[in-house]
Amino acid sequence: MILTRSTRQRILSSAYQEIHRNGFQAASLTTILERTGVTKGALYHHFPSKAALGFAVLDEVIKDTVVQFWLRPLEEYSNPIDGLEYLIGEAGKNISNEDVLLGCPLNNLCLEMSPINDGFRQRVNQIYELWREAFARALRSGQSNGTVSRHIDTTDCATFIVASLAGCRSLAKSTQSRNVLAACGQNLIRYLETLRP
Amino acid sequence: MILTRSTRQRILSSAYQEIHRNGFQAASLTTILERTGVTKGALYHHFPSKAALGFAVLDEVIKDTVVQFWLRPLEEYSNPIDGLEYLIGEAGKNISNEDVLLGCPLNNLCLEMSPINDGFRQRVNQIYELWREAFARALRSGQSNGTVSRHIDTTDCATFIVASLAGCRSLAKSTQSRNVLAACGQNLIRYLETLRP
DNA sequence: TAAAAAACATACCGACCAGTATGTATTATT
DNA sequence: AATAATACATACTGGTCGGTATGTTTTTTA
Repeated sequence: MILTRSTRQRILSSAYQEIHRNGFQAASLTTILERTGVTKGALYHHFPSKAALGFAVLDEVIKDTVVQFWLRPLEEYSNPIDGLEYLIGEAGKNISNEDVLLGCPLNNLCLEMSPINDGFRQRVNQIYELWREAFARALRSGQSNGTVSRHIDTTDCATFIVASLAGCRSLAKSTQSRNVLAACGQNLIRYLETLRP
Repeated sequence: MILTRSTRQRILSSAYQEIHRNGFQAASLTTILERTGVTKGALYHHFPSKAALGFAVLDEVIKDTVVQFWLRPLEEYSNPIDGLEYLIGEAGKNISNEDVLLGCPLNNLCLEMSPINDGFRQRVNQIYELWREAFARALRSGQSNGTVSRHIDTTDCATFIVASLAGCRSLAKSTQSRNVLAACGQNLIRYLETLRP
């Protein structure tokens, strides 16, 4: 009975932390390895390059987090506006101090890597699209059951909600303040209220 | 009569471009110098370190841009909501293709540098505070002359508006799309409408 | 149990980078 | 005109980094 995760998983989670703290380019493979006890030979056995490691962090760590904390919970709500408002409140409560300081890992990678590596940009954008489409789907289903106004463009609204969430975390990161995060969340909720019928 | 800008100014504007494209850490001093014809001796005569150059780009280039495109124009409006909605529309129209791809230079530096260099974080945050306070001031003055609802927290609203602007540029950067920028802007305007009396 | 493949481990390399040491023009000052 | 200070220019350095070459151990397969 083995409790240790696979070497690959340990590299991934250490890489996620290092990238979250330092960004992808400044992330040091040596540091990632030091914090796992894994050697460079093992790393390059599992990943052909540093970029491939970054891609795997996006596809296997960051994407899963978004799905787990936002997309799946929202599916439970028949009223998507109630759902979103609840999830925004929860996100503000549950976020760790460190994660306030480090910001949104997806947006961090988006801003750092999009202009200089199209592989990163496409993977980041794919996750953002997943996010936006899930919100848009929820809003459409809300339109069907009468909990969301029929006069809104669900795609554009979903995009704006995701954008605002990213922006709120940016301001919270700059100010190093949960209060700013909460204040931003409250005003995003104010916007959401305009989407009711 | 000399038309060439000072060496210091040429370094600053080349550094701004390089940092906007590559981020601060990945910005290469050699590249900055190659694009100006200036040598390393001159660079280190004007700036004691790479960090000091980055600080100067924030304090002397990026801050001025924010003041010029957002803060000063808004002062012309007695109705801040009208003013903001107009400026959001203008921003979407006037932004260059390259600037859509590169995103907001202030937010780029915020996300990259805040957790790893407190000097950067403080300077970025100082500009964000300038921005938020100018918006808050405009909203308060709107409350005084009856163009803005008295039931809102002007500080929190201003913070949310700045956050959303940053987030909109993030999504536009990820999708490489002006349309996304415009759609986000339209929904930010939808939020602004809730602030009228 | 022998062979083959997967999973590591170690030592090293070339490239790039910020920063410096040391020089020389150029301009300002007295 | 002599001096001093500012404004550059060139060559170099130490350190870090991603990546590789080569070897060994462990597991799987036949």
